[in-house]
Amino acid sequence: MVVEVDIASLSTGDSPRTSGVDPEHVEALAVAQDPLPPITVHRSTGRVIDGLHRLRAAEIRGQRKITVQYFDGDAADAFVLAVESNVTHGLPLTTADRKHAAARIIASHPQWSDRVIASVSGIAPGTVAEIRRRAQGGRPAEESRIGHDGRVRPLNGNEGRRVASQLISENPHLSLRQIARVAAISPETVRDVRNRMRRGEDPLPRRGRQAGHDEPRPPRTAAGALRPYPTANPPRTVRRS
DNA sequence: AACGGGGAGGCAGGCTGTAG
DNA sequence: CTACAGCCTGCCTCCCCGTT
Repeated sequence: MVVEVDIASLSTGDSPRTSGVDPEHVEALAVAQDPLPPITVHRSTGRVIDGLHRLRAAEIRGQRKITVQYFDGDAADAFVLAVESNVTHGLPLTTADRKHAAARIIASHPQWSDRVIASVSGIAPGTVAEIRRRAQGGRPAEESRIGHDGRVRPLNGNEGRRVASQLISENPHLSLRQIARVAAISPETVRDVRNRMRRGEDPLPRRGRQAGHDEPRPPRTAAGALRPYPTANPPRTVRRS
């Protein structure tokens, strides 16, 4: 719902745009004849989330009121909305602003996946991962992340795999789902554990076994494909359609 | 330096077949 | 019809390479 409010009642702090407003952009908006689209304001604080340039343009035009769309939510979510709005339209944020914003979102929403934060802040997922690594400074990460689909995915399922492999050894006739429930992992993960055991492999994946202290990956061929490992460890069939 | 693209491997939850 | 089983789908992180 759009309402008209007094410009004097609004505050403008905590913008993701660290360099402030662009005077040329404000001027361009001010001289345009079109009515300014509504700005977005955090209801509980009166802080402008999206529309600083429009607000300044309205002031130059001599307006005392401006049309506003209110946002209900906490300050952290308001900042996320501010970043998202400034990335998707209007005057784009600088790369530095985007990275700064991503760091703040990592701090306020640590459970969000790199891709979710990347899509909000307008930088690459790899850059988000790098910012997260630096921010954590060696501290252990949270145990799981929430993705675009809203699903929670663990970062390290080793403990569940260990439990599953033990159960499979002791009770080979248990179903995947029975084991999955006890080990608190998905049936698909249990199946992978079982398949690895049937092939005589370690039930823990290579990445998980090393827990971040990776042995070097095999070098890629000129075509970009991974060379197979010298020992029998065939790549898992990736189902894609 | 930053990013896009692509491959590999891993995961949760939905889907579908089947037995009782 | 219901419960259970395994398979499928789509998303994840990590990594590397080429491009901008």
